[in-house]
Amino acid sequence: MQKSNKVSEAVIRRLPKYYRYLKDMEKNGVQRISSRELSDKMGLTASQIRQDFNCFGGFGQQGYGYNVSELCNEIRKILGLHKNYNVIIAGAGNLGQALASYVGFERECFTIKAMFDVNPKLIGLSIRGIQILDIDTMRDFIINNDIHVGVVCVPKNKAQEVTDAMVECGIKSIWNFAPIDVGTPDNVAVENVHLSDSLYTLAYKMNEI
Amino acid sequence: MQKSNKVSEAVIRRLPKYYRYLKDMEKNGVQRISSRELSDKMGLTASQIRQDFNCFGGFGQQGYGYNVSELCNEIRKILGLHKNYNVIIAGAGNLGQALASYVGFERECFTIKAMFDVNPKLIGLSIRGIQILDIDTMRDFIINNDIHVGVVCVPKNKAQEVTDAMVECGIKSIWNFAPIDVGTPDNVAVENVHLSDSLYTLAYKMNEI
DNA sequence: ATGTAATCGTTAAAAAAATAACAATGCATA
DNA sequence: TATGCATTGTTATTTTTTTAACGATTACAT
Repeated sequence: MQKSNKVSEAVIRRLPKYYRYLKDMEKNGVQRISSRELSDKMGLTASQIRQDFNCFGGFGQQGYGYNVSELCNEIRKILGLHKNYNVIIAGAGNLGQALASYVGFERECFTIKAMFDVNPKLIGLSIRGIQILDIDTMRDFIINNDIHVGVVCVPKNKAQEVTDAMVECGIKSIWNFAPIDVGTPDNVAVENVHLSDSLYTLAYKMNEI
Repeated sequence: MQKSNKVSEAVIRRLPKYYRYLKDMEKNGVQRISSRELSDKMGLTASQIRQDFNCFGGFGQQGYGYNVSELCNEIRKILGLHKNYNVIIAGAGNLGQALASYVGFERECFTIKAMFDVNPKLIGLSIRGIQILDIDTMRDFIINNDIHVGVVCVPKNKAQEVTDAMVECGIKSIWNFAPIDVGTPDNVAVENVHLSDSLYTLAYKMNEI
C-alpha cells in the first residue's frame, strides 16, 4: 500500500519527531493512540498526523486508532533505523568527543568505529572505547571498514576538504557540524547542522516576544 | 519602511543562513552582491531572496544590488545580534563543555557566564575560563547576574525541571539540547535542538538515494 | 548627456502544505 | 447479533510558501 509518490521534505522532517514520541510512549507501556491524542501531545493537528502517516500506507484502524509499537516499528523502518550503520568522526575536538560519548546513538543503529584528528596529542587516545587515529589514515580506514556515515567536526576551512575525501572513499552520507554548508554529489546524502543558526533564531524570537 | 505584518517562520529560519553567507563575503572583501549571485551561492531562488529581504524593508538598489556590509548589518539587527546576551549552561557534561568551548558564540554577542552541574567532580573546574558551579546555586546566580539565555544540557529526565527553574528566575529564552521538547510560557522563547532528528533524517535520505 | 543593461521592489500566478470535512469501517457494548 | 460511537483514510478547501513576471529605477559605458 506504500505510496510511490515522492514524500515531501516537510513530512520527512517530522518523522523523527513522531519516532521520538512513539518510542517514549512504547517505553511507558502505552499500547494504542488516536491521531487526536497524539496531536495533543505533539502540538500538531490530528489531520496532519493522519495525512503524514498515509504517505506511507495505512497504519491505523478505523474506530480504534494506531497500535503504538506497530506504528513505531513502521516509522523506524521508513527512517531506515532497522539497519546498522558504521560511522566515523573527523575531528576529535570538544564537539567530536561529545558526539562520540553520546550513548543515545549507539543504542540506536549507529556504531562509531573510529575518530580522526591531526592533533598528535589526541591521536592514540580513546573516548568511550573509540580510538582517535591520525587523519592521514582516514581514507584507508573508510575503504577497509565499510563506513556508511562520516561526521565532520573539523574547523570550517577544512570541512569541504574532509568531506571530499570521505566521498571519494565511498561514504554514502555526511553529517556536518562545521559552520559552512558542505556540498556532496547527488548520490551522497548530507545534513548540514548549524547550531548557531538555531541560537540566532532564538535571539530573534526572544526580541520579538 | 519596516513592514509590521508578522514575518513567517519560514523566513525567520532563513535569516541566520543569509547572515552566515553575508558575514563570510564581508570578511572576504566582497562589497556588493545581487539577488541573482546570492541565489547561486546559497541554492535559493533570486525571487525568494528579494521577497525575504522585503519583509523588513528595501535594503537594495535597483540596477546595483545590495551592499554586503549594510545588508549584513541589517540582518544582524533583525536577528537581535547587535545586543549582548548573558548565558548560562546547565549540565557540564560533554555537550555542555563542547558548547562552552565553542569560541564562535563569544565572538558574536553571547557571553557564557557560568556552567552548572550536580557532579561533585566537575563542580569547581573551569572550561576556557568558565566556572562550573553547583546546580543548587543556579537560581540565585540567574537572579543576580541578569542572565538572558539558559542552555539545557542535562539528561532528558531533568530537562523540564531545569527549564522550569530557569523560567521562574526570569530567563527569557531556553536553548534545549535534551532529547525532549521542553515547554515554556508564551513569553519565554525556546529552541529545542534535536541532534538525533537530524541524524535520522540523514538515514532516511541515505536510503532513499 | 544619452541610451542600454542590470537589478530591485512589488504584484500576480503557481505550487506546496496545512486544515477541514466526511464517508467508510471496525470496535465495543448491550 | 445488532447498534451506536470512535476514528481512520481520503478528498476538498484554505492557507502559506515559492516562483515568475514586469514596471521602475539606477549604474555605467559611450
